[in-house]
Amino acid sequence: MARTFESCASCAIHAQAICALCDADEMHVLDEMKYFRSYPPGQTIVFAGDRLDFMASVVSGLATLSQDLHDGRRQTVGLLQPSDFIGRPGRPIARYDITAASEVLLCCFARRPFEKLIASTAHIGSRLLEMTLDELDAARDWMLVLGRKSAREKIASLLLILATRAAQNAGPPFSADVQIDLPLTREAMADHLGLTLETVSRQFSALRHDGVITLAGARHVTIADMARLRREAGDGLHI
Amino acid sequence: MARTFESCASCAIHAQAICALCDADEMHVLDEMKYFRSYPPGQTIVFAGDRLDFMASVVSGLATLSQDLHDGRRQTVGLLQPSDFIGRPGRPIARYDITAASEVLLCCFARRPFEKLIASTAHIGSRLLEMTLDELDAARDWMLVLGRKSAREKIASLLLILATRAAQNAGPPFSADVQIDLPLTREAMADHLGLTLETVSRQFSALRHDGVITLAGARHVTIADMARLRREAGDGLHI
DNA sequence: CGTGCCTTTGAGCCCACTCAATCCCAGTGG
DNA sequence: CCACTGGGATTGAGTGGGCTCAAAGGCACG
Repeated sequence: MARTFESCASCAIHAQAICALCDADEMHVLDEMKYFRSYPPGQTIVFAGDRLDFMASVVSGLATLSQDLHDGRRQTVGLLQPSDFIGRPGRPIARYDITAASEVLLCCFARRPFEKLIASTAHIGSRLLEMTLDELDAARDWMLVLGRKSAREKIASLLLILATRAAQNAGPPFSADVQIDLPLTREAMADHLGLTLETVSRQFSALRHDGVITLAGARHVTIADMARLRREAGDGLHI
Repeated sequence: MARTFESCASCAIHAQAICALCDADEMHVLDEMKYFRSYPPGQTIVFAGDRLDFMASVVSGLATLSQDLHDGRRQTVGLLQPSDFIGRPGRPIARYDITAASEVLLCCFARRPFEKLIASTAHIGSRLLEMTLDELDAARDWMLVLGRKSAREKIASLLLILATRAAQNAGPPFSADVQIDLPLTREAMADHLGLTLETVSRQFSALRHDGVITLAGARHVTIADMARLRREAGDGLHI
């Protein structure tokens, strides 16, 4: 990836990332201390309970945050998308597994110096608080999905979130139909939705049969009518 | 409540609250600006979408944070217990309903001046970040309960959390059996667990029948064997 | 042309839901 | 003192959505 040598000046995620509020001087400091890492799909970035000696922003790709019961049941508790932040000041031990779902590129900072920076740079500390509050809202919104929605509504909710991000990245044209390349296997989606992979597969088939989505292969989804998808998802998603 | 005139010096929640890191001068400022409010059980403190012109710490009682679908399905996304904080800097509009489950006493601060204080007082800002990170972990832990646990495990998980807090408040003696006075109706528990009230009631009966708990009336629970309860809850609760 | 992973589809079962009746208990008023 | 009321809790009977177990299909890779 040529991006490894990219400088902060041309960074695609800057506007939403931890450094969004930083001024030129602060950006310069970050530019100097950052380094990149990439992970292939399926690779674990950290295991829950392990030490995490860096903090990072997701630059590209998708990673999952997940938790396991001893008998193997697994729940994904968050999706890490570009600009999302990994790591917490004062807490070097990871609470959840972090796994690359697709090829993931991280913009990393060594823990110690970055913790000092958080303490000394108000722009970083307050952006971190802001991002954490957003994550908390997202987690709480997802609790409604997990606790109260049917399998069909769950699938539609996930598609709606992914489609919304895809449409934003595709730019304002907001063209007719939205296309998504699913970065998740049926099993990974099931783990995020609190379902089994068979149920996920069946609901995809049902949504296709009912004309809500079109499938090209298992992973490429086209949504002709976003309003319809929104209705299928039920309300409660603050997007 | 005589507590209305209490000063910060004798506050029971100080050590865990938003003001935990403050020095004497900072405490003096807070002492001057705080005021108390109380709410009877069942009363709504804020409705989602409404303006919330104060921020507050829960001093005593239990409040719920919840979200509704248009058809009436409801999910409680958080329990507010003593020392928990209400309100977010820069976000005067409430995202969730906040409802008093039992008699609730709040220690309030007017929004504007408190926002300034957060920005200017590092001790408050960093404590808020710390508390928000804890809430995020709690929310994510609860996602595992909602998405992957059986009804019986869900009930045991809730009891475990309430019992742990009760045991802490009861002090170190850590005596034989732990007693809880449930501040929630069967329906409120169902809304927190993603179940129906009938299922909650049935699982209480089953746990009593199997000797895991003893019931005195519907709301008073005794737990003889915490280890047993912990096993019933399954793992995944970082308590 | 295997091999392995992911996905789809089928058949049957079970846990939690729905609908409904009853119980309990505190409060209120005759 | 009792009757009545109403909210909460319990229990029963029956249903169904999502799970389990199982088989087969698609597709990329060596």
